Amino acid sequence: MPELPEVETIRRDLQQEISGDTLIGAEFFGSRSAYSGDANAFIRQIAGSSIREIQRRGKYLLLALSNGEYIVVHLRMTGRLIIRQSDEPNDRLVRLVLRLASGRDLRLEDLRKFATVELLTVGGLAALFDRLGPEPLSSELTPERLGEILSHSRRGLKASLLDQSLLAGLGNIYVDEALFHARIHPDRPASGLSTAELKRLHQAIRHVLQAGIDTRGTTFSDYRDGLGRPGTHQYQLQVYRRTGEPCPTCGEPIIKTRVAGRGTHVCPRCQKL
DNA sequence: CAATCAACCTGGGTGC
DNA sequence: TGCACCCAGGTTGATT
Repeated sequence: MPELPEVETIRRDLQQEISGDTLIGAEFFGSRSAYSGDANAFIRQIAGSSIREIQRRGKYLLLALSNGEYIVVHLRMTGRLIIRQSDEPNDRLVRLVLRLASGRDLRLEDLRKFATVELLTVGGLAALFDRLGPEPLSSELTPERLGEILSHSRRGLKASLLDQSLLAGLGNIYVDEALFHARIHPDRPASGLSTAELKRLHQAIRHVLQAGIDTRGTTFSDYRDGLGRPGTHQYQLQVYRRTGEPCPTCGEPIIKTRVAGRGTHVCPRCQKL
């Protein structure tokens, strides 16, 4: 579900609402814990700490705690992180509740139970970050850097762009959108792009991610922001889930294929192989 | 290496 | 209405 724009939207909501708040307790629910370690140890570790700041790296959300540790959440496909009043009854999808001193909860809800929670020290965080490529919206990512990254990959372009160790934050929706904007076919070899194509791709990636953030993310079914509200970017998508509809540029029907094992949307006229 | 696929889960949609 | 099957925003690990 959530890709960089959705995670960033949640981050901003949480930063606004609960930074400075204090964690007074936690409770796990349901089968298959979101936390792989000892749940009681987790709860003991975090209780009493305040939330200094909410950060994001790629698709990971980080709650930086006053005790120096980090609660690291990955929402995977259907995870949500939503602030609710403590007296609100729990949704059946709730897997973890973090209780706040302000009388609110931060609840992890997740239909498919893929979402993960970790508790890391700065060292653990550094190790996690090391496994991720650069942030697409940072000044680190230039067309040259993008070309450098892709030049070492012998895979297809879409598969490479989805690889979080090469670039952190893109998922299936925004990759399809970026490739459409850049007018490049997802099956092109990652290493074969011209300078002009790299420039277009760089600009397209940043454009679609920023547009996703500006419209508070894409909601098809599960995604919600930090306050439980759907995003609106689904109304602005050009090709994703628009199979058979006319290409906004040339009118040719959008086709759906399978690339890198994922459903992939392409304008066959604008995006040549 | 890279491509493919199954697995982790649940629910929605489709076709018979 | 029921059932079988495919699909879904992600990632990882096994297999070919």
